[in-house]
Amino acid sequence: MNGKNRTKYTLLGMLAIEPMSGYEIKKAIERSTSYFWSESDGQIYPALSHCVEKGWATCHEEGSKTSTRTKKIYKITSQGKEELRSWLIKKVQPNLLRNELLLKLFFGKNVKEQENIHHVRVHEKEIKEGLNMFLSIRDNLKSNHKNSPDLKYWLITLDHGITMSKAELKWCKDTLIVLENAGRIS
Amino acid sequence: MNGKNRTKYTLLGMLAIEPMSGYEIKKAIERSTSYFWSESDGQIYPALSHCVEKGWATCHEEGSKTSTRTKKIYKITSQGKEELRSWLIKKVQPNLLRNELLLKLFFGKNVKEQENIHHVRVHEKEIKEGLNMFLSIRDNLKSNHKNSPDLKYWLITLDHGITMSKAELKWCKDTLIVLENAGRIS
DNA sequence: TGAGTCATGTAATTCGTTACATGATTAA
DNA sequence: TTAATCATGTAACGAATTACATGACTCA
Repeated sequence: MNGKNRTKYTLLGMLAIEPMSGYEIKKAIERSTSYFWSESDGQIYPALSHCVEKGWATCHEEGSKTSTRTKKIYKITSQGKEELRSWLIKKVQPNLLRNELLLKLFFGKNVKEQENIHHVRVHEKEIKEGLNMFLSIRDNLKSNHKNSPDLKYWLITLDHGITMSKAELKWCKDTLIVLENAGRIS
Repeated sequence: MNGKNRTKYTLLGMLAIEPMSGYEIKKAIERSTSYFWSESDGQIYPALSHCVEKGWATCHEEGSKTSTRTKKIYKITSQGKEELRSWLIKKVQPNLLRNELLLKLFFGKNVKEQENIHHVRVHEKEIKEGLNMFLSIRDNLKSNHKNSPDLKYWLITLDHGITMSKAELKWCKDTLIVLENAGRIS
């Protein structure tokens, strides 16, 4: 509770878009923020209960039309919105960066150059795929959420992914040149 | 022990540069990899003991010239090098990305635009400072480790930081334009 | 009929951070 | 003499992942 556990804010932020069930939040996170933020499965349901206890959200059970199967729809309250807002304006906490690719390359002298090159190539491929995905999501967003007050902010975060992916590809290209030419020059 | 805890590999990698004490490794991590990888204080000493138990490193106590104060110098063994190598050639595990700035901006419609702009400006300033630091480290490295077999790899990871920082600055600039012009256009 | 997904939750374990604890050395 | 840094370690807590557990619904 010391400003670290941000699961609840993620949930409140999602519920500020529209009322949702835990499962729907999970899916929404996967679709939208997973590029820069994810929550693990085991955290969402307990955190939702916690939000209800605190009065930040209400929950009403919705019986599916056809069966006994229920679905709990959570809705943010005004206190919940206030709680979310108070977090949003707080100083941004630095992210813990852990980039395993860079760590392995940092120790690159211990293996054959081919291994390092391989890692970079795989990475390059993954980033390219990611970039294509971002670009198609971008088109999608612009047509499907034309009038949403969220659109502007979603595009900003998406553009972050696009800008960073392009830079990452540039770095891959430069790095491959360095690694592949090793031994030839000098 | 399921491929996740990478502290030991970080330590072995550092010891593959040269024999060091726990404290020196800590300092070395701060100086060199902290941009993309850090280890928390409480992990280093137990992990070092673990490496000795496994036969990946040896440890000899070095009494300081003047006093009773001891310093434990760890040295990587050939088994340790093998262990390191076997990890280095393994598939790179995807990083968990957690970018709190983007998460807050994603939920940006819930606060006054001024708050979002502020977060981006602070971020921009931090990145600028980081970039300057990278550039000066780069000069430093090139002159102080001219003949080190590690130099090439260290420059690669440093250039990652430089490329990404520049891209980050570009995104900040673009984002500020979007946020600052809101309401004026359309 | 079997795979995939919808749907909610708990438990165990591992991981990571922070704080604590101690004490010597060095430089201002 | 006091603050900073060198130096090694432990304990407690908090966070995160993974696996477990259950079961209905849907479509091929």
